[in-house]
Amino acid sequence: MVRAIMFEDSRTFRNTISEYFEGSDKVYLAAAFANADDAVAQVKKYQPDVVLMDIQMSGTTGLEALHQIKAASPNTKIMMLTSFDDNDKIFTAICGGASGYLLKSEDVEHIEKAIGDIENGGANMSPSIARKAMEMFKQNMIKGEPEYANLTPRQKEVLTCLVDGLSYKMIAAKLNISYETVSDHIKLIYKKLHVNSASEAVREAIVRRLV
Amino acid sequence: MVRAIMFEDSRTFRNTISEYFEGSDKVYLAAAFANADDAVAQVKKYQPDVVLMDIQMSGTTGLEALHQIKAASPNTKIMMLTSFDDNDKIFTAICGGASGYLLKSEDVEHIEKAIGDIENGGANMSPSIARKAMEMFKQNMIKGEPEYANLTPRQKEVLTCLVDGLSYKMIAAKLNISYETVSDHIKLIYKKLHVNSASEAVREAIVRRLV
DNA sequence: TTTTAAAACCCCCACAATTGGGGGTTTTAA
DNA sequence: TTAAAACCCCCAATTGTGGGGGTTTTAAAA
Repeated sequence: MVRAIMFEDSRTFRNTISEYFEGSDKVYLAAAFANADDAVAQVKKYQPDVVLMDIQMSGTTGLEALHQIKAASPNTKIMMLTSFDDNDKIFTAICGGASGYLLKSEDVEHIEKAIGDIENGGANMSPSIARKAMEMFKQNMIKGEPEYANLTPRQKEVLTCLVDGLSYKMIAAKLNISYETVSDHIKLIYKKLHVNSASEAVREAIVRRLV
Repeated sequence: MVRAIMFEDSRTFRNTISEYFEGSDKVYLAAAFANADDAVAQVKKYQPDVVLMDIQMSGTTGLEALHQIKAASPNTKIMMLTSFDDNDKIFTAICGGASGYLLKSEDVEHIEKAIGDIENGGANMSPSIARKAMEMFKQNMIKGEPEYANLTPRQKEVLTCLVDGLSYKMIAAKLNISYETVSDHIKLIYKKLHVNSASEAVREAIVRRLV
């Protein structure tokens, strides 16, 4: 019998799961909460084998709670639940030590089985999530060419400096050019990236992997 | 009805699968081979939706065949089968484009379901294999730990706005607070993130996954 | 209960930095 | 010849940064 608690802000989903596990001889759902604000305290109190954690919640998000719980009691297994298969969150959850990652649209029977698998040292992912994870895995292993959105070499240099948080003055000093030239480069960078502030340029540089 | 062919050198396993799929209305097993030496030719001949591929075979190995088939017909889905959950081979298979990775010890029903999931765009891994994959994923991905820099909810909101390239004025308007309050929040954010410009805050927010 | 701390809010000031215009030259490559 | 990159300079207006000074609410600690 696996002992579980759940953090999930949808009452409907919470009820569905609770009712199903009432009649389960595999999983005992000790408690269910609508938010994860006291997640660590609840884990201490109920000492579950497995925590079911919704990713998207008001207040403390599931990912934050994941980290808090893992920090406080590293051996507690955590199964993430989500409505969508969002790349970034899967990545973060896996790296944060989640033991599984299920879509809420899964059959309740499957969720029950997945909880059992976690206790047996396995990890369970919904197929569509496993697919995403594999794609990311591949992508990150094979470092793709960082397309330099037709920025000139000098513009790339300057953009890199911006990402490093340097001011115009510091960039000028570093590249041995005048402040005005730095300003010129940045004007052109903004035009090419369709932005009009350093913050946005930095964001584009990072998410489009220009640096 | 999913059309499949199988490469598997264990006669026992081949028979088990063949017989089960005889009575299946989901999977039609068009052919089964004891080795993968002519894998590409067989795939061309039978035009399967899914290939079941044993990893360890005499002659051409499953991993070699995987690469050959993927090169010749990239859209053919391939489900790897193995007796053990070997780290290196899982890694190689995933990077080689396998769509799933199952232990032979799985129930035949589960294998049947997994084949269906592949066709629906999902990927299926046995739990213990998924666990291994996740561990590797973590090990290889750890560049910057997503430290959650104890930002308050409001600070997170403001930081998100910064990442979106909004000015203090625009943030104030969006959150219905005064310019000065925005300024205050940002001052505190800078302190917590140990930065002193919006650009750096945006970079930290993205690379540390605070937003 | 009182104290303390932290979050969230508001205001002012001064200096520095950025943004977005304008005007140029030189070099290099198509 | 033309275009683009890289360089230089000036100016005005806006925006950001880093201090200062506060209040209120809430929740935890003494």
